[in-house]
Amino acid sequence: MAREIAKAYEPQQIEPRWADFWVKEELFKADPNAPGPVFSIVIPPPNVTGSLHIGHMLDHTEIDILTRWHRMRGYNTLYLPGTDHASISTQRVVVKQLADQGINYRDLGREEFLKRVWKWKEESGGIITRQMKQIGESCDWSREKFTLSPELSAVVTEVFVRLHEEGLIYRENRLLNWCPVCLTVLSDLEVLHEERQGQLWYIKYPVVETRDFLVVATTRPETMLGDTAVAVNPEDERYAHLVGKKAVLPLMNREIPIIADPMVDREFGTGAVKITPAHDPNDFEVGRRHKLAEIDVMTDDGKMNAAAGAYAGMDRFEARKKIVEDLKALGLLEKITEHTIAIGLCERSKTIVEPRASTQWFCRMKPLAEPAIAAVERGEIQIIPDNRREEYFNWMRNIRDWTLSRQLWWGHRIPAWHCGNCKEIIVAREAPAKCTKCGSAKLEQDPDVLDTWFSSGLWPFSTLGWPAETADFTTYYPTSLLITGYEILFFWVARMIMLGLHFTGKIPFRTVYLHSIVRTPDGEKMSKSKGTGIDPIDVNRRYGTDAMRFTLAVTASVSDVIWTEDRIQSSRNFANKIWNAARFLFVNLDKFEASGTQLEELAATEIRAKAPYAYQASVPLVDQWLYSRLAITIESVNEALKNYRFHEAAQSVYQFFWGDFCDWYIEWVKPELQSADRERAVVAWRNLFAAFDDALRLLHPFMPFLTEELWHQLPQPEGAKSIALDTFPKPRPHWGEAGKDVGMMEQFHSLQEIIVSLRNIRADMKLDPKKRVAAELYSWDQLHRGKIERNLDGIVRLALLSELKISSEPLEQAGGSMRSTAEFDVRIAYSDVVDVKVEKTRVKKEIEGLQRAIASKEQQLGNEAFRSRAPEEIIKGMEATLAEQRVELQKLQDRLTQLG
RNA sequence: AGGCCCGUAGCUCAGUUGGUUAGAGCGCUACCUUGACACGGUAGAGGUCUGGGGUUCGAGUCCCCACGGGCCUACCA
Repeated sequence: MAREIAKAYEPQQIEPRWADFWVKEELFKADPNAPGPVFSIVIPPPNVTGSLHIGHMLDHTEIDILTRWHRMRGYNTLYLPGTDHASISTQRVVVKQLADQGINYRDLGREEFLKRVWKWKEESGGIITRQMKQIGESCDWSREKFTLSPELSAVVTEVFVRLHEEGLIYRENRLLNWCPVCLTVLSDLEVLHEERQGQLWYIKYPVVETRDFLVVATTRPETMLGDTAVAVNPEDERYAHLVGKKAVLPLMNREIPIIADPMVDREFGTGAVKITPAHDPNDFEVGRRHKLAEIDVMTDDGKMNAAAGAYAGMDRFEARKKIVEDLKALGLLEKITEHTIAIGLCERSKTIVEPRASTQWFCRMKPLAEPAIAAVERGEIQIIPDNRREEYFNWMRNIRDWTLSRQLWWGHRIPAWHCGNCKEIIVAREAPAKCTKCGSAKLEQDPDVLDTWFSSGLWPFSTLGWPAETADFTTYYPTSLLITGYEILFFWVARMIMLGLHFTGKIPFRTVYLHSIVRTPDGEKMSKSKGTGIDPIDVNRRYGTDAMRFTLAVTASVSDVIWTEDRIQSSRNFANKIWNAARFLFVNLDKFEASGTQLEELAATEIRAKAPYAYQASVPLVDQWLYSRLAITIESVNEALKNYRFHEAAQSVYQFFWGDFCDWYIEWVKPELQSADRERAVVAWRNLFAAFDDALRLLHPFMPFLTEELWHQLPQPEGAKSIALDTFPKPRPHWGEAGKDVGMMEQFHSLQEIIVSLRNIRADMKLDPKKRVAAELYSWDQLHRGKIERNLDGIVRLALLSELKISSEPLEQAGGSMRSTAEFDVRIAYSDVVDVKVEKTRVKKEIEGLQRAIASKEQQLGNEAFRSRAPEEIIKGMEATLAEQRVELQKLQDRLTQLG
């Protein structure tokens, strides 16, 4: 048997590259002909999470855990790889880089620009790119697979054309959010809202042919250059006489009408509003109602344009300053007040968005949303956790039309052609040869591309060969589960549901599991652009991939978590602990075999299946206990994974492995393994190996590399390929009779209590930790005494005693130090008597605690209402505990009196 | 402005339908270079579960209010 493992001591080093965990071919390949259900899991396109290292990793971590678990239970899992299409942030970076070199990207031409984008992606060291590089030749996910392939592009076009034919896609001129850095319009979802402290400027507009002024309040003085009216509320008597007259727009000296419109709030500011249709959504509406001119005073990149007169060429915020100064100089600035304003920020560039009028493509959402709402209402699609359902409904019921077009070059171009002659717009699957209306050949494709999320939204079916009824499509659609972060519920999940239902008539997936996200120590979302993310590759290098994954699993509960290195250190320690436990097994097995008996039969599967083994007709108590704990752990891990409670699953494996297996079981069976009684030793080995093997399997989804490595080092049956392809421990009827396990657990637990009590005394007495001492134990229960007798060796060893005298008579109170439970008293007599004061304090404190517990129980049990209404098992349990606690209390009080 | 979530030990977080003295990791204290493991062991200290009401036999858990924090949605100059 290979014992290499005993030499090395670096669990991190056996772990392969981080990227490996999601390209394990064997794991992720699904076979449609395989027996058992197929779980397919849709992976978010990398563009979705590429900027969120941790969110991205949580997706993959959880998917991988479930995949391994499913696989080990005999189910198949299909893993749909992501595709990187057109992200706005990438383009923004390249646009800016070019601008820094004095190049306007539009001068480069589309093709050249896209080359630069790819070049940057390759060089930038983005996580996806780095993974691709690391995977290299070991994976066929070449770059082409990460771009929108011709097949996928065809689907996107098909969907767009169909929606257009159904009248769900239209083109309109509207006021929309424009990002002056990304140089494109943004959908509502791509705009972040933030409250900031701003100011309200009160500006005096002279009324023509009078000496009056009309004072308007504004938060954005620079837009006044585009004013085309001043509006007041029609019912506002203060201004009624001015309606119909004209005002002079200061700085521009343009005469603009004073109009009445109900939009104006009489209470706000002065009750008079400047109307800038080209730069404000409300004003835009007013402008349309009153047929006002729309004067755009800015350029694409947020500077003032020729329409801004003297301010042309200035940055919008510089212009604001200058305008305020100029107004002040003219005496037209009445006052300035503080005012909190809600501003919109571009999600990617974080610049303040500019509302601007432009003609864009839109998709009508109401008709798409209704069936999608119904599907979730009916429970056909389950959203986990529950509260996210409400958010989904909330958003879907108030859904607004989706702005589809983007003024970018990287992405899927809109399949629409503009006739240069008659201005007709033709939406078609292929470029038309001539205009369908006038026959002109002067056709040009729409320069815009589609929102990234449009093609992402088609993911569940576009990747499976739709619209053809392919085998993939019929097998894997709908898919069973989608895992992703909650932050893209609207961006992506909701749209997949809507588009999936609309085009296939079926839901795209049955369950959506939304996980939390990991934040920085300041509580910020980790972000590549802000540089606040952690580098997973670096962290993995330092602590190991398994430690990282275990940490994420333990962390992945409902609420967001702040990243601290504590946790990953603790996971690393755990990995190390297991490594050392394995080392213990191998080193000792070598010793054992060196002394004669060979244990090759440990490799046989049935040896493990039959565990635990009996010695002299009965399974040793410690094994009964350990295997009961194992059974319980198996059950809870399976249950937790079934319910996506990753942290609970990870937590119970941790507890079992460290707290039960290492701390107690290994310690307890140590001498048995080297017992002169060969039968006893063989039984111990079999039980130990079988339990360790099961524990490794339980842990495998959370620490795949370490467990895989150790599993191969364990004696395995001929032809065993991988722990990941072997079986996962199934919940089983606990090996004893029903209900019996609890008794066993309690029995062993009381032995543990004896040991802990004795150690306790030793620590309090400050005994030399290496010195063996004699102790006495009293128990009134003969069965209990018998059990202790049978397990005397273990107790004596673990409590470091020279002997333990078991008595059926109560112990004398004199001398030494004593601990008690209801079941037993235990005492170490020692010449250096305990510090009486310290001992009294301890006993008093314990008495107080007990008294509190007893009082609360007595009160409850004495309450007739409680007795009649509480379930019987609660009452019975409480009574039993109360009886025990009373005995304990009595003992403690005696002890206190004894101490004087 | 509306909606959702959170407030539990010094720190980061668990706590499944309400049920017997509220848990973990890290940190802290004391002791231990014990042949699996100092990335370890043993034993400890540390919480009136943000505050106030209410429902209940019983509340960290359910309801209401307040305070504090976060997130999402929203065209008020």
